[in-house]
Amino acid sequence: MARDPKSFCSINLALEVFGDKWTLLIIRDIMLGDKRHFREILQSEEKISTNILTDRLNMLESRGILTKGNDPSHKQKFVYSLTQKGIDLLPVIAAMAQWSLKHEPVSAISQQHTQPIAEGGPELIGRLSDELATKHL
Amino acid sequence: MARDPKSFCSINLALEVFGDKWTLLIIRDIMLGDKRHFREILQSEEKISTNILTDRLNMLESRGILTKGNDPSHKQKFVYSLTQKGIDLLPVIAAMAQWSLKHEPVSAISQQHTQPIAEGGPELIGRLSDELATKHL
DNA sequence: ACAAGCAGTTGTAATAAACAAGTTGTAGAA
DNA sequence: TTCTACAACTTGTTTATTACAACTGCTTGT
Repeated sequence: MARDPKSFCSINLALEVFGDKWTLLIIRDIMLGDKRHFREILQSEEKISTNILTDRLNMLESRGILTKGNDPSHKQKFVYSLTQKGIDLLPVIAAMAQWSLKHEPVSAISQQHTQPIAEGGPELIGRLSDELATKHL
Repeated sequence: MARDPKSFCSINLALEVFGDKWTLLIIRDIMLGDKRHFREILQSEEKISTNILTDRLNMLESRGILTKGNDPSHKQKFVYSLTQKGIDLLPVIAAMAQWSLKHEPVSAISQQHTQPIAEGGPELIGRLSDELATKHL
């Protein structure tokens, strides 16, 4: 699954993990939308398909960005949790949100969701990270 | 070239612009490597191919992230410059570098290049943005 | 018993990328 | 002035990746 990288540049290594159209949307759903199950992520407005979601969840698990645990309420259900490596993607998400809010036609709903994170500064990011850590780790 | 987005979520809109394996490497080269010509970007260690570079440069120009100007020293040479929209990607690059430096096997050379940007904090980003503005705008 | 919900699989089509070669024009040296 | 290297592409072919839709097999709650 993880082939050898084109280079060991920090930017390239990051892109080899989440440099595609779907991976960070999944992280966003888990991180900001508090979605923890396959079906919940599937229902997001971008309409990711099941095989891509399966593929990316497995990839993210194999790279140590999230973990997959059993849901006691349903034997065929899994709970996806972020690792610290996954939680540490919050600043990346925040920076991307900030850029889009300035330069792209972000919807009012998304603006409400992401503006605080984008403009909250390092302290807010720190607080949210701590919250995520108690929830997920 | 730019199809209608899957959603108007800020994260998704960003991904539709630079959510691929190559685009941000080009931005990195222009921004941090001070590469301004086609051939210079082509020579980076990731060995992007000419058709992809052409495609991405045109896409980035059409989206207002960079501009293409004539090089007075050579009539068939173009100089690629960042716009403000392009310069504003610096925090995204910095966040990605910070994540990789913490979690991925970044080479010593890349570490030297990106650690200052990743850990310099908002003031350094501000200063670098100003530098880029005088160089490119 | 059965419909609804669960994660995941399979097959096929569409898209993107890699690779090799060619194009058109420029610049500088012999 | 012709030769060579270089500039940014462009084209065509092959390969790899991704997307979409339909379908599995298992598990719940009614």
